[in-house]
Amino acid sequence: MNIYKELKDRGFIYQETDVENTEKILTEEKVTFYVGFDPTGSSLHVGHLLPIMGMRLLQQAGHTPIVLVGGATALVGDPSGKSSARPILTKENVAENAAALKEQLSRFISIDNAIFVNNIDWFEGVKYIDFLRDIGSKFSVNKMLAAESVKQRLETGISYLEFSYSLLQAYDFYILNRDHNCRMQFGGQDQWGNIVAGTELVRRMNGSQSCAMTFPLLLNSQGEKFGKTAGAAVWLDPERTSIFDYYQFWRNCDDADVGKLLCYFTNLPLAEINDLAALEAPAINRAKEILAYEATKLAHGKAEAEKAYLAACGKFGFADPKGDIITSSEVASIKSQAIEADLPTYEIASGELAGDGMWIVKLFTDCGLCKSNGDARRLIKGGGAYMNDERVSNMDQNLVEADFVDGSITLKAGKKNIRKIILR
RNA sequence: GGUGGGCUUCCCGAGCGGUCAAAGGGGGCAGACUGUAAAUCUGCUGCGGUAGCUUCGGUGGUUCGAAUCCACCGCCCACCA
Repeated sequence: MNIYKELKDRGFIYQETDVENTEKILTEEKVTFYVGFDPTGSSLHVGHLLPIMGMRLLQQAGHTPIVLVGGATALVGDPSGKSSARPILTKENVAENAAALKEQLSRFISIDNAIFVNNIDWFEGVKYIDFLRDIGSKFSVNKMLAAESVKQRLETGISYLEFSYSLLQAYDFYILNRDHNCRMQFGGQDQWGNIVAGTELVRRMNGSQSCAMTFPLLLNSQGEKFGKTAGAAVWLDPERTSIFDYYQFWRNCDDADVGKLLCYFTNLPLAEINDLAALEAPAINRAKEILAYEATKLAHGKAEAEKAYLAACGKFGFADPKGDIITSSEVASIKSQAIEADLPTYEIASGELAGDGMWIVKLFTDCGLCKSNGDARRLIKGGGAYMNDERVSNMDQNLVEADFVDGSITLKAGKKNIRKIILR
């Protein structure tokens, strides 16, 4: 397999620093490469997934990934992106987040064949004057000002702190090149300026050639940033985004995006993806099922993916019950038999029903289906609230124990947001 | 440091001292239609078991009454130094 071609055909390559040699290096040698992650949260979300899938492909092709956790750079904040300042993280925070990151990454890449580093380890000992002399002297402000990410911020303003960010990221690459013979860097397309600064610094400091590539910024066909639903991120942590909802996120993608998403987020061969993406009318839904199943399997494992698939199909129907559509996905071997399982649940104690019972509006809020009582009330008024698949019309109603047939109730906000309320 | 401009609800942005929980747009949510899609149309979009309550960078003040006026502070932008 030609890994370079694979990456290219699947759409992973946005820009590359060394168009002539990258393919040669990737196909003829085994290299060590790195991708940086900001440890700003305790969980990754699907917005992080594209570089992870890229790493995965590279690792499977025999290259060695370095996962760099930006414990130091997170304290500075990359200017490319948001204008608001990032919250300052404590060292403990970063350590926790880094551990969580590693855990989640382990589902996508083999951590035994990967190197984990935290740039706080080398930045901590750096002396400012030394840094200025050794590293700062290698940078031309003229050039930095010309960088696209800086240019944009020049209009609205950029602090020196943020302006320096590319030096820090470049320094990372230099260290990794020196200590781990890391020769490639990958990152999001917004990282281009920082990444180029890195390859240049490596050349000047270590006298060695390095190269880099950026991944495209994922937008859905609407031109919106990918990875959010209901304005909130879709997390890999099942505590934050239930596996069912994770599955549903993929399942509900836009028709126009299925092919692209299959390329990025599944291992299915390209030829098959092209066929799936070309499916017409309702059959395209099978492609979405396959996407959702495969993506969920990667993030949460086969058993959970199967459960989510069957639970979702149980609710909404199977797109291809007879199995007419050919796929190499394991989903094909799952019997089209709906199971009532793995809906996101919420438990309440029977004590909460004491007295007058529990106000239905409050229950909608408590279980997370609505943001506030007002939100829940509006939902009911608008006819979007369901209890056991019947529209809730009376927002004053109180639920008592007798309402819990078999100890549970199913609430829905709209057709798709389900929560099973279990009485205990 | 000086001068000028700005800081409004998730975002952009309008806001005469009362009729402002605050126009309009975007986004989001829900309903109808569908294919658990898109497009379209409709409703909703601060909190509150609806009496009220808390918002317009912050703090004080003027006033019966302030997002709107004044003072100070903070932050951002532009030009000058």
